[in-house]
Amino acid sequence: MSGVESDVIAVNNGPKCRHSPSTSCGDCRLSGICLPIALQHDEVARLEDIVNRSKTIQKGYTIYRQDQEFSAVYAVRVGCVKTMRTTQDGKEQVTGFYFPGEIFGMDGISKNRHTNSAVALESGAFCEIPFDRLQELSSKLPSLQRHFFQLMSSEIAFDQQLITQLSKNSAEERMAALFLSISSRFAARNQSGLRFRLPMSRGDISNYLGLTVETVSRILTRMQQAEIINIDNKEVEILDIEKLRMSAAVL
Amino acid sequence: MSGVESDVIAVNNGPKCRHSPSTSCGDCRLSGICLPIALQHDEVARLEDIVNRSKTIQKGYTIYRQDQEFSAVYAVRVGCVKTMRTTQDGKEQVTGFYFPGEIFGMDGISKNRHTNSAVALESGAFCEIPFDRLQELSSKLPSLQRHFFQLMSSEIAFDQQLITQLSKNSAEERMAALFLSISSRFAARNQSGLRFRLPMSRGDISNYLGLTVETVSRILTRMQQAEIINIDNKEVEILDIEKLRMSAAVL
DNA sequence: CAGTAAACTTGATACGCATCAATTCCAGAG
DNA sequence: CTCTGGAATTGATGCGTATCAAGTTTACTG
Repeated sequence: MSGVESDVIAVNNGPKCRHSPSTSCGDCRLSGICLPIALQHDEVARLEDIVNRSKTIQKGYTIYRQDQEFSAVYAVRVGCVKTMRTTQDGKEQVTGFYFPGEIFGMDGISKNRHTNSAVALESGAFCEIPFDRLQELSSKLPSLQRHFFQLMSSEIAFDQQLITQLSKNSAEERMAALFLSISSRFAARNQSGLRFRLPMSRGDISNYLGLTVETVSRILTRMQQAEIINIDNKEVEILDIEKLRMSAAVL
Repeated sequence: MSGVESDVIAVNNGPKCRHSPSTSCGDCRLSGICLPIALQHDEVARLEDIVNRSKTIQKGYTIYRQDQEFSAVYAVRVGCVKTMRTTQDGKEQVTGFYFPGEIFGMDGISKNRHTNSAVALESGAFCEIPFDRLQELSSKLPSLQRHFFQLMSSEIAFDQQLITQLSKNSAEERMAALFLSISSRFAARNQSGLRFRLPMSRGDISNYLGLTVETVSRILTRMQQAEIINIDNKEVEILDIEKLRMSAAVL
């Protein structure tokens, strides 16, 4: 409960505190991650009009479900979200982890139906951005249109990096790369990139990395023995980020 | 040379036949795949204005290179294109195969720099769509904007399917799934989905599927012995598509 | 604060695919 | 048509990670 995660503020206990944690998009401390574009004041105001800010959610709850009709994309405000898909033969694949300021749910646009489910890994809050209204507004604000093209493109690039890892890297390399990714994302929000709490379980990590929980567990102990990290349950400290970079060996 | 691939028409021998294979977007027999949207006649005309149609290319040549500045997205007209990325430590990953009517190059939008290289697997032709002009036009034609959002979203969904396969499926399941994907894409162009020529090498296939050439080769012989397919070098005949579907076991 | 189920760790064993090595096949060049 | 180098196949062996099986710790729940 100490330090890092103290900004998990709201749980889903009805409308009474629904507006308290919500600032405007313009004031939001995450806007540098979520909206790193030059919009005029009145343009931000028009965006704010359509964004449903700070809906709260409890740990383990689902934001949308695979095959459900697509109507909006989402931004994490507080907490962490995982996306996952189930294949016809019942296998589950975790396809992504999303941290505050990051956008998720864009997979659903093509078929107008979500191809993933999204689940909160921690109690937290998120923004909902109705997609039809976002499209209208994008037509009028070229920089917003460009921003969403870029967002989707970086999702593609990110997925292709994961593909490369699953295809070419060892278990240890994948784990190291995930730590580096999480670390830099904490750092981007002005939090410590060297000491943080993992919001996801070993099962989620192993699933995401195409491994088993046992393998992940073994690798974590090995990394600890090699004095690359210190890990106590979900509390991670990166002791030697250079060694970690060596272990990752990726683009 | 018989049958299936007879529509490889043009090679890169200068400007003299540069316009012969190019029809307008409105008349293009691939428009059902490339542009499955309702545009008015005058809207199609405006799109045609910006599309650089039917540039020709020879087998093995590069359309764009990783890290090169991004300026356009592309559509395959004739032939087949692979995209691939090289990691910092020199590993290569084939990230996609693109068939006539399919769009590639959208990974470059986010950083304004390509994260992949694109190489022609066969001599063929492609269209170039300058992205800045596409953005302008998208602002004016909402259905075109929506179309590109959808295209990028389906690229995301497709990549996530590959992630799932690399992470959860056996070598044989991955190979079967690739055959089914290629088969359905041939069928979408009114070509035989049961008998076709693979445009890519075993090396490309194995790299894409996260396997070695030896493993791919062994699996192909096994599938042949099981009378699921007939394969003679690159010529493939699917004998039992139901068994193939059983082998694939995916979404 | 106890009771319990889930999450995590650790160890022993098994297996799928990689690796190494040797042919064979095929396409392109002359 | 023959020559030649790359592509593909086939076989023998080894390694990395999965699987199976306990045990331990953590975190809910009442």
